[in-house]
Amino acid sequence: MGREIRDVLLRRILEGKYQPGDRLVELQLAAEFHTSQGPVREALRELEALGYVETAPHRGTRVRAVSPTEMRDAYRLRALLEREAAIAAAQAPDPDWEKMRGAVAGIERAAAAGNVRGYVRYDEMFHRTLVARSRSPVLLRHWDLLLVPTRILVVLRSGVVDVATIAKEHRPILEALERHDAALAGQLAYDH
Amino acid sequence: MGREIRDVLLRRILEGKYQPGDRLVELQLAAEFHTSQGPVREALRELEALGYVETAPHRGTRVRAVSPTEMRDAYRLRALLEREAAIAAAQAPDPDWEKMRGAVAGIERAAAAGNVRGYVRYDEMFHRTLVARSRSPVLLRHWDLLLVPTRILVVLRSGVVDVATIAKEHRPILEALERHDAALAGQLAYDH
DNA sequence: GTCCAGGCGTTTATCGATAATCTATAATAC
DNA sequence: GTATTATAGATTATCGATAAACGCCTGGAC
Repeated sequence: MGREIRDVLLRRILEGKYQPGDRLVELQLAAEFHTSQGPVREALRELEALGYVETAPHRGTRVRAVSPTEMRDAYRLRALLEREAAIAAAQAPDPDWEKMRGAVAGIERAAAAGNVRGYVRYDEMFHRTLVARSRSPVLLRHWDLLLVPTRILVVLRSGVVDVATIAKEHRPILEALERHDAALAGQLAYDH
Repeated sequence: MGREIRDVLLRRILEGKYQPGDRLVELQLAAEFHTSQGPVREALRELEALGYVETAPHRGTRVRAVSPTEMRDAYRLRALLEREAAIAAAQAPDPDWEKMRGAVAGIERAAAAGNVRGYVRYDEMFHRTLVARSRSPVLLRHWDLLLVPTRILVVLRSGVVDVATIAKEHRPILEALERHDAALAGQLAYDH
């Protein structure tokens, strides 16, 4: 049950249903999930360790606010990680690009249709799969942690940045990977 | 209390008092800390989210084992982070290198005396302060997370790698930082 | 009108007990 | 003799209740 609560709360935070600063009251959530305080507390502690919420002793838990500076730093680090992952993935002996091909197709389809929500989903799939193909659980773990501050911005800025433009950048990355061109793949992933 | 339990357990893991694979039984720990199961569970959940232990439902919690591959990946990522941090730190407008000077002095003193334990302490201070001087909480957070798999190796290999040799590499990094030579500082930090 | 003390409701932190589940051992069937 | 099924012990997961801490609000002093 505790795992389930954590996942539901996480989804709500990522979807923006809980806004930064919103309080998460333990007994309220316990009532909602038809459970007791304990499992809710554990879920909140996990979210805290993952950086999604902040807890002050005796003062409760709130959704963490992410500053623009932190957002920028997170994006920079993410670019670093993906460059590293792309280089490693391009050198993999038995590559499997099927899933990434599907993601690229989904990205281009969603971008053409102006479907922002779909685009975000496939974009995340593309990038996470790229990192996973590096075969480094360490990289993947840190990439997952970064999703925290970056994802929100994607949603907020969806009108500012042109989706059609960045959508086109994905296929070249995949093609470089398929050609085992580590240097180019890393470069493209970083610039993207 | 929960916070205290977590810190004690963490220290024991880092010091090797709990070895990888060791079980952490909730009621045993509760008895030891003169508390109930709840706080112990919360502490364990936090450690799990931080990557120090693994929990399987109804099967308990164990100290996580870190594979050599993971260790290598972690070191690689750490080098990346420190290069990035060094570049950012070298460009800081109001630098404060006092603490790092102290760390370098401590490193050289400990290395000369063959004091491995002291060396590890000052080395950690040097590197963590370097990352902190980047003024990026994101970098610092991820660096802190990496300490998990890297620290153990330092202890294990203390006889393999020559302490005196790597001890000498710290001062040039600091000097490059003080000269605001971002490129060199980043390069040195990465190679180190 | 402003400031401080104390009471009150809300929420967190912890407790002790119970239910559910797993592991290892023992018993039974074939 | 091996495999399958009970049983027992240990441990986790959850519950409901209580204690402790916090923040707000009221009332009185000045």
